[in-house]
Amino acid sequence: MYLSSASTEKPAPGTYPDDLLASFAPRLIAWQREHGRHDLPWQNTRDPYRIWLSEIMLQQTQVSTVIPYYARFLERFPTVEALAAAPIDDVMALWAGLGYYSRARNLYRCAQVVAQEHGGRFPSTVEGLADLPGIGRSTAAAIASFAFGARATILDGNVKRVLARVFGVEGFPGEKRVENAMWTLAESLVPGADASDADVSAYTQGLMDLGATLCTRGKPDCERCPFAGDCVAKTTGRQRQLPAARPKKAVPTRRTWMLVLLLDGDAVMLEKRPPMGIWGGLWSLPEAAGEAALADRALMFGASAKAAPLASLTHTFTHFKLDIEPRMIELERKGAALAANEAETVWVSLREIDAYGVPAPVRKLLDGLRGSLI
DNA sequence: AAATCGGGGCA
DNA sequence: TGCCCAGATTT
Repeated sequence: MYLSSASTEKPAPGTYPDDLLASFAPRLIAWQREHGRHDLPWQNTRDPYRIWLSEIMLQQTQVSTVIPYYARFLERFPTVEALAAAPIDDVMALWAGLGYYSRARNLYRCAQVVAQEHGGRFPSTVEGLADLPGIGRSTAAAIASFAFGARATILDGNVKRVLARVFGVEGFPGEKRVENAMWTLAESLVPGADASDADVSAYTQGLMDLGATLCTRGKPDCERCPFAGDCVAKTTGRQRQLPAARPKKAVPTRRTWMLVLLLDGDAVMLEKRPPMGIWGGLWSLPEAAGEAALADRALMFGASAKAAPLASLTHTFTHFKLDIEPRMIELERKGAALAANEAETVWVSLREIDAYGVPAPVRKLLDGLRGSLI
């Protein structure tokens, strides 16, 4: 069974044991049928719309969280045409709570492209699917294999972990060279032309289930794993070393100046941030790239007093550290302060900050300020 | 606090 | 074509 491969490219001969390469798919399929998941709401269908919807939701969220959202979406939008015809506000409302809203917008755009440019039918090839908004190579392969029986491989974070461990793939999978090698390996493992559509589905689902239920990041359950006897990580005790961690990189530090306009010792001015970029759409303190620029902004708000420094704080993002230099000006009387300003601003009592979406470090700063005023 | 994640967008 | 990002959760 499955001795032939769907891919044209293969790992260099001798890189991995031939018997493991050849037996991987049938063993995974057998394991999936016996121990994998079979009753998830998006299984047991070949409707590409349902499969697509589940895959997009699962890109970013755990199964248990997705289930109720998935049910509500299907009830409100039973078909891709229904989704495409809905006002985007309805879509965003149903998505609310799942986070990653740019992906909800891509979901909607994708539905419109499918409805308007593909006659309401999803493309059946990986390439066609991957051209759609929000669908990359891995998600395209998931949809193509589940809905159309395509012999295409997924390669998400779970699969990278499984391959790195079982085959002993060295190097950080986020690195292009390593990722390419994994794609080649993954494609060479896909069941061949003699596999049925059901085999293909079980294989793809098996990759997902193995990574999600046994070959987890923290404490893999190697005793139950069908590949324990061959797994490089297991046989060498390197489960924690594979896959290799992202190389440590010194994160750059950026610095920003924030203006605390304190009115009558109670309210501060917040400014709505632009929808894109850091803290998009949240309410934050007026900001500037330097001391002088901040003073200019204060003048525009009608505050001419000298700004007093507050304790600086740093906030760590994935890609950089942000050093925040707060400067405070205390004002009395409302009215005049808002005059010359066109940005979207609001005065908020320090006691009511929690009612606004405020970035965590700014909230911390304002909480500290409130504490010091009592 | 640190690590993680698939796709989009830009150099 | 490849690198880095935003935004959110998990460990």
